[in-house]
Amino acid sequence: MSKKILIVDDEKDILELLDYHLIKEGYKTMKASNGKEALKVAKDFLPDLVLLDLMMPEMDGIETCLEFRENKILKDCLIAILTARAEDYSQIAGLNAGADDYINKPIKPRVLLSRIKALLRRTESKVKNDSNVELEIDTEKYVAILKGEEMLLPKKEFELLALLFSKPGKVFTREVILARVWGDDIIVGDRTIDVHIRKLREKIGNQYIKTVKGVGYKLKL
Amino acid sequence: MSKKILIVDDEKDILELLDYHLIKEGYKTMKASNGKEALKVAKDFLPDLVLLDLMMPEMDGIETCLEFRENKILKDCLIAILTARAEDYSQIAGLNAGADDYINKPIKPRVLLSRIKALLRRTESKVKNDSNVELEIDTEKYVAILKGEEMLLPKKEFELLALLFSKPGKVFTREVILARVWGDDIIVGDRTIDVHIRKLREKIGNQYIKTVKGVGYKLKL
DNA sequence: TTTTTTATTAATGATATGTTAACCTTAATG
DNA sequence: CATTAAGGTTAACATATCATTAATAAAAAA
Repeated sequence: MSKKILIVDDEKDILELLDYHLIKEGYKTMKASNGKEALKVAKDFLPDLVLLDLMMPEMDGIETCLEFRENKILKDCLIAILTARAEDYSQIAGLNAGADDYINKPIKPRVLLSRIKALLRRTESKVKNDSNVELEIDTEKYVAILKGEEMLLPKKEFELLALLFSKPGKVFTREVILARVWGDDIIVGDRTIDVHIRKLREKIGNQYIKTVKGVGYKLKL
Repeated sequence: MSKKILIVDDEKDILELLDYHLIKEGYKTMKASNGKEALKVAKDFLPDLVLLDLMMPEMDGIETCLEFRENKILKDCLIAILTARAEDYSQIAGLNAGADDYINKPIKPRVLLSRIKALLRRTESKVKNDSNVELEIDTEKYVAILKGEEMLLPKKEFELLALLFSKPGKVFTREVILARVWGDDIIVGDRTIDVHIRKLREKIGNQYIKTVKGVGYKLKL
């Protein structure tokens, strides 16, 4: 599944240039020209990585970074600051604000792409094929594989399972589940998630999805 | 729990300098002066991060990096290449070899430490149950880990334990506990906290949560 | 001893979640 | 164009677990 990158810069030229290279490399992209916009777009787009310029009107990069980190849904997404500011203190400030990388402009596209690949590599689900794992998912084929048996799941059920699967053991709150599976704007009833959980449990067995009452759900492999 | 960093460089001076700064920052360190040695040391030391020079005798940085990535035990540890080689192709080669970061020398210690912190931040939730720490908590998973055994706790109990755990040894007054776990506005009876403490003790054993009569509770690890 | 604070237990109550079935959509099919 | 089927959502109700209280015991302090 191709990764999503949000590009944030107030210069149109740079936005377009980055966009061009990233799309060529197979990434899905969105653009924003300031911090405020970035946050708004990110809540829908849910990027895997944000390329963030520092000097912007409205809301600067550092502040934007901090706001991402404070947002329940966005706090885990990767942030790479991409800026012309080469000063040490600026780099320290950026990294301390929670950025995952600090990259100086100008930079050759190929080098930038390498860095991006390296960043994204780290978040790839590491729990792949641990042999004794009974449950796996295949995001390409949209199937869950339970004890070697492929199982075709409806969209929502699959996405819900895929989300839980993206970090086994981690508790996902209803809020986060709603945002990531249904989208930030869509409003659904209280029991919708439960019903999908119920159907998943029916199909894959009760032992995998654990309820953490008052908090959310998590996957136990 | 302090993170482990393996420093690999063929120049003794650099090795010592890095070591000094890292130890001052609270990291556990080991040193190696070439790739072969690095691999050997790493298999025992199991570092969280390797600072890797590129130009070394015996086995160069790229090759070392590749070998780390092929090793079953070491493949997930972070690798930051730290080198005087500033050429683009070298950076690309390094990152493609599986490095997580590529940092140019010379670099100010404070900047380097920031980058290291940013790198390690991502792996923080990883629970390593070595040594003498019998009790840990994982806020992401909402579990207490007692002697390696994960234990799923109800919300209030977990939050209470997490609070005590946030500063082991410190006494938390009932007032503070109420404010932080229940919230400022909610009013509950006198015995509510006791009961939760009781349940926690039942689950994790009596030796951890100490009562300081007239004052509050504290965690003794 | 008396008083105050905490421990313990069981019972109660609250509420988040589980469950089922019905009801919409939407897209495929005849 | 009507019909069907599947997925998705909702509503109503059941259940279970957790949180809280109340009553009593124990322990520490005064």
